[in-house]
Amino acid sequence: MKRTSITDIAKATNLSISTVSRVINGKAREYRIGEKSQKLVLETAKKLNYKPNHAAANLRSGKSHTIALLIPTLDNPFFASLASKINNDIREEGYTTILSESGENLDREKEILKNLLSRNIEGLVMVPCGQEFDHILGLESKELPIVCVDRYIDELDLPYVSTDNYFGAYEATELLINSGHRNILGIQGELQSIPNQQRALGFTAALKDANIDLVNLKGDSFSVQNGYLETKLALQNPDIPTAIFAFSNTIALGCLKALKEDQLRIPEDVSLICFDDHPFLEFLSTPITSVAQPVSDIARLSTRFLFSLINKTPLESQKMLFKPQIKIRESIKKM
Amino acid sequence: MKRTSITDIAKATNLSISTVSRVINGKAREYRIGEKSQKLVLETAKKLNYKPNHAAANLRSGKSHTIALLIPTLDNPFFASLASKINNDIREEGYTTILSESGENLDREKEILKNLLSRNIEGLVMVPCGQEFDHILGLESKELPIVCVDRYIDELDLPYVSTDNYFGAYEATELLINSGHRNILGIQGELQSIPNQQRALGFTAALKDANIDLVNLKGDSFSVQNGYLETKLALQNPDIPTAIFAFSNTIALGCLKALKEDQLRIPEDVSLICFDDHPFLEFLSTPITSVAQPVSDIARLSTRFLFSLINKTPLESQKMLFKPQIKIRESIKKM
DNA sequence: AATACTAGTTTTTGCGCTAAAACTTACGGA
DNA sequence: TCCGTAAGTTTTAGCGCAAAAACTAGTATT
Repeated sequence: MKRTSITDIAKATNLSISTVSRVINGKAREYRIGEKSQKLVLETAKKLNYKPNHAAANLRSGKSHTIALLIPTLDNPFFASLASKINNDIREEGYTTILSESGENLDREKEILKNLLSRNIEGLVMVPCGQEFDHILGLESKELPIVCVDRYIDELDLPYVSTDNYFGAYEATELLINSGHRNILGIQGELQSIPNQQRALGFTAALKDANIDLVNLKGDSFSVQNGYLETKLALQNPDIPTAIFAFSNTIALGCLKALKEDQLRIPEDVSLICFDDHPFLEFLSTPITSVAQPVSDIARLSTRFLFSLINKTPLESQKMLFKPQIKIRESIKKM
Repeated sequence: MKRTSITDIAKATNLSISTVSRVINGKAREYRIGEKSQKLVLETAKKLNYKPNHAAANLRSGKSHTIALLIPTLDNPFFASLASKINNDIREEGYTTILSESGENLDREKEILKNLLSRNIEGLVMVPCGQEFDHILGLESKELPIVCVDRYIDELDLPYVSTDNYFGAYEATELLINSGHRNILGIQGELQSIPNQQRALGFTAALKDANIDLVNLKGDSFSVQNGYLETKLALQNPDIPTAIFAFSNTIALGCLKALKEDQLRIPEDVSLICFDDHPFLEFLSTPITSVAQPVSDIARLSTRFLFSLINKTPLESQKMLFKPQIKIRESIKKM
């Protein structure tokens, strides 16, 4: 049984397909369709169980009403939370979300982007996974509204929304230093990502400003694995760090694991602070002090930027860095 | 500057659009397109920066290569993890994912489904948020491959993949009982959802089998709020439960909060067990014993079911309940 | 020499829809 | 009477593509 089209409705109602199309798209007013005709069309559509064919409308009008959301992975609670909020904003604006995860894999990101463009997406909210950008620029950039969230690409001058990662890392490190720590291990995430770089910069700047020469920065991924491994390694050194700054809560989870295995207590043996808050942090055996990103603000503003671009209303600004908030808990020992 | 179409390539190469279309879709072999023509088409496509128009192909062929994933919310880590894995499977099969969150709101679920159908999705993986199903059946059901994950709808006889929630809840409750608990508070989630109902059933069955008359089952949502509220209320009673069974880790988080506020210790004052494992549970002040669902297995099998339906290969079975695994930790006191 | 086959290609059609332009009727005013 | 205008509607065209059918040489087979 073939699906009913507006042509079928036109035939059934003895009206033209234009009229039917207009009524169904809520343009009846605009085109002064008579009350009777409107009612007739709507009733017939319901009776014939009409469902619009989005592909046809898209082909004809060039509008897909689709926005792509490209993030590294939903497995990271920060991104999951971000994705959830952004997805909701998108839905509320009447658009549909295509969700893609790059898995921190540039080739996959490229492949995904190629696919997305063939789907005529009208906007893109992305957390780029690298610093390469040919695949972004080369394609449509000037045509396609793009907003970067969390991470961005230096050379590209795209609108972006993120946390002031430098500030957050500086404050976090300072907190450790002010508590008397001198031997601090920083465990970082994806090296090419700007937030990581900014955190690394903030970390080293704080150390330098405190005249601490030892800059111990290790690691290369926002994964539990990475946190575990680097902590394990650090614990084998003769000179065990008195504090660890984990650049994400996933990394912190790895630290926790390693520390527990080696039966080191927080903060008695090792102090810990991490980037990204998480509801569970408060209830850990030692509640962990964290640098909380304002996820809701970030999500909200990024969609606002995006829809400004789409609707061609001027952007109030191009870039925004929110200040993070440090949640002081009990994982830092006063030396 | 107009986007190049296969017609442009046809003109530029002096070949017909059919030939071009075939080469671009990798059907050159099948249609015996000459080597020279193939190369020419591919080169010209690249030179003209050709990007396929998915909407046109979809309109003509009826294939959207799109699968919808409908879940309650990414804010629940169980669903986030599930979504991530399913999304990856979908991508690996060459399809694109539309992500929708119902927010446990039936009206929104209906609205979303309507939208999805107009987009000619070729498959649907859903965690339905209620027991209503007119909007599911009424629409295409027999045409559209649908797989239910985690939750399902009793009357609908759709393929589904989930955990044996009854078993998990029974075992969890039994564990509490065997540790000497008699006054157990169950805090449940969404009442209409089958997993919740099964957990409730398992909970009460275990109590009954142990000849415990007191069935104390409260709550109505898989939210932190709900866990917090019900625990708070329970603590006001003269007869405080000796153990709490939280039907999700989000609920457990609420319990944790309430317990901490009232300065009750786990497990000394109150024992706790919860459904759904989480990496952090192991590192809590008292590591929480949990009923772990095999998320990867569930995700994998659900996509396998889906693609069996799509590719019309026979399903090995319609329904599957995986056994959960209890992760024994330290949150249950021997009475 | 007629036939059959193979390789390589073209022609045609129309999917369902929307945008643009054009048309019709009725009515009120100059 | 003629015209302008508003209200309500139709006609036409074509977006880009893929499926179906058909066509053309050239080569092999009988």
